[in-house]
Amino acid sequence: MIFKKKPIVAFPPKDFYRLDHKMYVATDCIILGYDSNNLKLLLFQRNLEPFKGEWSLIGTFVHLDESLEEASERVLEQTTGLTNIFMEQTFTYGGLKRDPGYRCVSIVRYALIRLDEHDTKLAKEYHAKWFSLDELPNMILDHQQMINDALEILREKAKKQSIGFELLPKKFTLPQFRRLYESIYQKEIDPRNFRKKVLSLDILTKLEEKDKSNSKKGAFLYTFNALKYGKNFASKAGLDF
Amino acid sequence: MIFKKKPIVAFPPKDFYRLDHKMYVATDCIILGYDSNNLKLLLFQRNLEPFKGEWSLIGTFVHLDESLEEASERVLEQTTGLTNIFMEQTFTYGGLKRDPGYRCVSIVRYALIRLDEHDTKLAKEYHAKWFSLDELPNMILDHQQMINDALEILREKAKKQSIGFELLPKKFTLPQFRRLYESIYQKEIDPRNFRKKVLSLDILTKLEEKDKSNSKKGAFLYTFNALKYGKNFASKAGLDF
DNA sequence: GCAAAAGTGTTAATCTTACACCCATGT
DNA sequence: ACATGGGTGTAAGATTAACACTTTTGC
Repeated sequence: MIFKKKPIVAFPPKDFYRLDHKMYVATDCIILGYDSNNLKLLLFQRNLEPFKGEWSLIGTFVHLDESLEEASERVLEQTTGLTNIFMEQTFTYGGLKRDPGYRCVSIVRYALIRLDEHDTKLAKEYHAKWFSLDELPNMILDHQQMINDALEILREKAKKQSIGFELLPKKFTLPQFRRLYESIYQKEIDPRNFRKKVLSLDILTKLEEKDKSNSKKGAFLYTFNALKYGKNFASKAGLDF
Repeated sequence: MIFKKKPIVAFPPKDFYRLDHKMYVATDCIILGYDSNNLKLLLFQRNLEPFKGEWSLIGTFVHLDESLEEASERVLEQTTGLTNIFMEQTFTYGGLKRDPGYRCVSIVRYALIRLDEHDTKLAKEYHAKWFSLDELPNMILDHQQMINDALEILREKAKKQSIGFELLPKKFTLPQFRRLYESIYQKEIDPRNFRKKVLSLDILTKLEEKDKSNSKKGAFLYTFNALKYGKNFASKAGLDF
């Protein structure tokens, strides 16, 4: 066993390329979407042992001929039909007993998708269901932990990066945008302060149209200005509330 | 190949536990210490092929009977003699071609150590050398990228968490503390503003002693107050400059 | 006595927070 | 006409940024 009892001066040690160190490498995918003023998560009900019938993130083994990114993008496309989606790595989970019976390391990435664009037929085929974050079912293994960690990273990201671009539909209202942030931070945000801060970032284009699905008066629709977006973020204060 | 051509409705797919997906899992260790007003990194010169003579982070394969954390702590102890050190995972690198000839995924963790406490004999045995961040040599594979990513995460952490506790000697001066932050952020920090902010966190104990190694007048030594430290961080503003 | 680093306070600017009323519309 | 959510402005408080001089001491 290398390095185990006393220092081995050789670097790398002689048994560096031992075959019996190989293990399973998986990737699990945290698919987040925003709908009805709630941040939602796509979970899958397993229809095979082990853990048949229980809820789980969807994952896959990483193939020898694909990168980690390709593996998780493959999962995302197979379950939502979407490609070219923002995804970001969170952590890698490799506890000795995280999976019973065999040793498996899992790299987690989360994806932010526009719910109105994904293929709902695929979700059905996979026995998948969207859950609000506050009513998640029990999940197998360490999947709840993976989700908690990812949400923490997402909250940090949301402070600096807007997030709305990835999660909101192309056209959206400011109240909608605000409720997205409320559901990410799990707290109320003053509407006036939110407006002020978002508009001061100068990343939105106001449209003529109104969306009246949420009120009689209707709220003006906006789009992200792709040019200003990105440019105007590094410098400014961000969206911390 | 699973999920490759068209969706497979079964979840998990039938070939979920195929053996030929196994691969090498390694961990690479970014060992950071602070000395002479510089943040430094411990690198190793390989004395075996491949890449003999080139500089590299130190890593190891993760054994089947140890967790990811245990593996990187094993490396850290073997090369510095230190245990119970702060370490944090950054990212996992799993590109198809990151290592020539065989497929290997590597989980990176960084460690913050007190340079005055580590075992320098071990470092010599391992052909290791401390480098200032601004004079790093060329490194093998994607190790430079790993370091860049880790430093970015470290900077974020430093804004909220002080970092000094892990990197400074038990007794230290405020100018020393400030220069640590200057070397992390790679910019000058106003001494008056730094003092004000650090002292307002109320995590330090001022000692009677002075350290005169850096000036004739001498600077008062401080220690971290372990009780207040930790408690006083969540609430307050942190150390962003 | 002088060079070199340590120590100390104030002010202006910016950002954050809290807060209350009118508007437009569908029913 | 009224209920509902959309839209707007201001003032107090907190935080950050900029800035210059005195102190101590080894040489």
